[in-house]
Amino acid sequence: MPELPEVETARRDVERAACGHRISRVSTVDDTIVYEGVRADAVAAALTGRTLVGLDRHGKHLWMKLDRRPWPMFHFGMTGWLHVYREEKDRPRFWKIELLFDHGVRVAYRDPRRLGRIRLRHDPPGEPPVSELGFDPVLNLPGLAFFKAQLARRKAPIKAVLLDQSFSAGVGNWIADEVLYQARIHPARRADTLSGAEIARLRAKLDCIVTHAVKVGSDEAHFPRTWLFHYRWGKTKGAVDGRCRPISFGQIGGRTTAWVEAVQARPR
DNA sequence: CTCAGTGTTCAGTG
DNA sequence: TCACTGAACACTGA
Repeated sequence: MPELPEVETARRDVERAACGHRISRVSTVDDTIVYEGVRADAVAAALTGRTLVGLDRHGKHLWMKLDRRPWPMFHFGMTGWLHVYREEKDRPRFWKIELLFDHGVRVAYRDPRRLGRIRLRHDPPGEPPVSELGFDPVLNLPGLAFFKAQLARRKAPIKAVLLDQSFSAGVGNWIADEVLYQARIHPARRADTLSGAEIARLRAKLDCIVTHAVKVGSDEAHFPRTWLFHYRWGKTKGAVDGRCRPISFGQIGGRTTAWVEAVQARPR
């Protein structure tokens, strides 16, 4: 479930587990889809013997800072993840790369569906794909004036704009729906028709939702019961939110979208 | 067996 | 050229 909070949680977990340690061995699985623009053995060669200095993130992109460049970058797609463990027998199915650190910790990237990517970059924030991203709502949430100016130029449904990584990097399907639900804005509303008050609510809810999700380490059990998140999965017929109001499902911005008519007024 | 899916890209349209 | 839409991608699991 890799949207911004999940990627940030993975970043912190790996940082805590392996920061300051040397990569003594790298194992890889050949995969010409997941490794983009680089072969698996070239990644292994670049990482072997290096020391992990830290990890940075922008949107859903995560990269390791090493004592020598280039650095490895990870995007999780729909099903990618970084696993931390100590025993070789715990290596996950569908793994693509495993780093063995000098203190015995292992970090593996796994991706069953292979929509994720492993890349090598000399300057991750200065080169695509990261250089093409919009703001990261946790790292640098812009002020209200920026939101107003940007949304006034967009004719697409607000849901589609929130999913656009060149606008808000890291926002994915559930966060977009959650923000619109809490801001009481219908997902099909054209972005350029939102009022100043609606945009202010949108920005505030985006801030509060990603901040909270990151704070609790993306642990869904610690998401407030008032969040739509808990009730939206499975498109169950008769699904209702935390106050028993029916949930609608549809396709907006090319993605399954959940909203509550009683809360989010339809576009006129 | 069929289909949906927490993401991104690219071809096609207006 | 730009903004936007929808299909495609690859695979698992319901």
